[in-house]
Amino acid sequence: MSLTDKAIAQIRDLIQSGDLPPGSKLPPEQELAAQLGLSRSLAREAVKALSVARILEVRRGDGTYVTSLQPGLLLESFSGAVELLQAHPGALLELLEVRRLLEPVAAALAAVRISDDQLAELHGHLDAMRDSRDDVELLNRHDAAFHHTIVAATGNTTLTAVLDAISGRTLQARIWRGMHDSQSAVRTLTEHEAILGALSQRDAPLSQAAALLHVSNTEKWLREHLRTEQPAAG
Amino acid sequence: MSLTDKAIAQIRDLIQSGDLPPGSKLPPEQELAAQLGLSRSLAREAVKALSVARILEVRRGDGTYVTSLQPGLLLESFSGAVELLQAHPGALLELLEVRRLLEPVAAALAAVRISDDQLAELHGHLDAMRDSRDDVELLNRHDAAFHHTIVAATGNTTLTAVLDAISGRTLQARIWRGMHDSQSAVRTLTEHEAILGALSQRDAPLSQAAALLHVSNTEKWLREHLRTEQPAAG
DNA sequence: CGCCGGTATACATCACATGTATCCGGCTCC
DNA sequence: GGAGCCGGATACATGTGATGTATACCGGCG
Repeated sequence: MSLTDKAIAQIRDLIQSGDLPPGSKLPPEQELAAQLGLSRSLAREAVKALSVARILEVRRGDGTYVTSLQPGLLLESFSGAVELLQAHPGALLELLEVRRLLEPVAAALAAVRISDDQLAELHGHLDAMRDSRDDVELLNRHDAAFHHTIVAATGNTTLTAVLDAISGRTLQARIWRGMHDSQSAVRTLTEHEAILGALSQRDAPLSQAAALLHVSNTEKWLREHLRTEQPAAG
Repeated sequence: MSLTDKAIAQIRDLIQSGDLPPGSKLPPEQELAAQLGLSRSLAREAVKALSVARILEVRRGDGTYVTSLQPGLLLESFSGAVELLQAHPGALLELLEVRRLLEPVAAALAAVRISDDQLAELHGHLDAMRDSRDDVELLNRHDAAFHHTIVAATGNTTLTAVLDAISGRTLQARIWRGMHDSQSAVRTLTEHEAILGALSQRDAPLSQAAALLHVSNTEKWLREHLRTEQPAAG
């Protein structure tokens, strides 16, 4: 174990123990290095590693601070890991399976917690998707926003961050590009309408079923598509 | 955006594009720094950040390599993030809610995929828990192994890594310590028996229900316990 | 087959130069 | 006389270069 790794562990422990609460300022590089008992370069490496993980935030010319440590922030690194996971063959289908398990139950929970404002927001995204059948990029964005809003309606920021990450912007973009030509896009729209209808009635089981149907169809589409365009699945 | 951040992004892109496949060796520090167009110190910071995220692996005196990029490896950093999340008030209950949503459906999936060997392994852990009612540490370990084996029976390594992370070693240890005195430990055992019984029959809905009951009870216990020992919840 | 040294590599430190944000005093304008 | 603006001083992170140390791999020698 290198000195830098020890330094990282020390700083992490200070945060976890409460000695460095969220938002607090770390000593200057020189002092920090002295306290950790190593050179400035190594202290810099430790700080860099922690700031990439969104645990520390460096403000040039000012100082280094502990971030808010909120789930959405810390799980950004998780999102980055998922992006790289897609390079690993098979991980893509695993990822989609996790989503197939999690998103329906999240929708069910959202059904009993969603507010009228959030329902209106979902309506807005759905309308926008109908209007923008020609613009794949815009379509993709509203689709992602639609699903994000549903999960966010659970009020669970950790759950939201996890699902956002495994939904994967890159992956979704690929799917939408592939589906654009076919009639799948139309079916997807009706699936969204079914989900929104169930949520509007605050019907948890129905919401869960509609979400499961949607994700399963997406998964099925991708599974078939991966077989045909094998070479592009890098 | 600092030069180091750019360097990190560049290396990540090289990996994601397939130019640096898993297991491949990076050029020596000097060459790497030259290729990225910066000093060796900054290249070292970039490599350090990526190796902390388990994307690169440094072998001293040998060289720097891309890891296998397997889900279990990359999601170790996710696990680390979860540990720090527990410092954030409220995140603990959010985390448990995610587990309450995910673990039952994972159990249902495991019910249709679990092998006889894995069922035998579960029996082993359950027996071990019965025998070690006095040793909290051992009890905790077999409990964790029990849940891990169930999720692993789904064959989905990504799902396994995610659930392992949110189950949280630290958190579970706290719960077991708190429950040891009370009669809750006995009830927990019977809940485990119910889950294993359902899995043995390959009954997916029953397994899901049993798992939900177990996690919900754990969540309920923690929720009540957090209220009583407010000061210690740091 | 085993030891032994050379070479390549990462590890760690130090000194120095640069860019940038914050703070504070003095000045100007109202 | 007071409020607002400007500029220098200061503190800090950013980035570079040189240097020595520790470790792993490999080939030659006994």
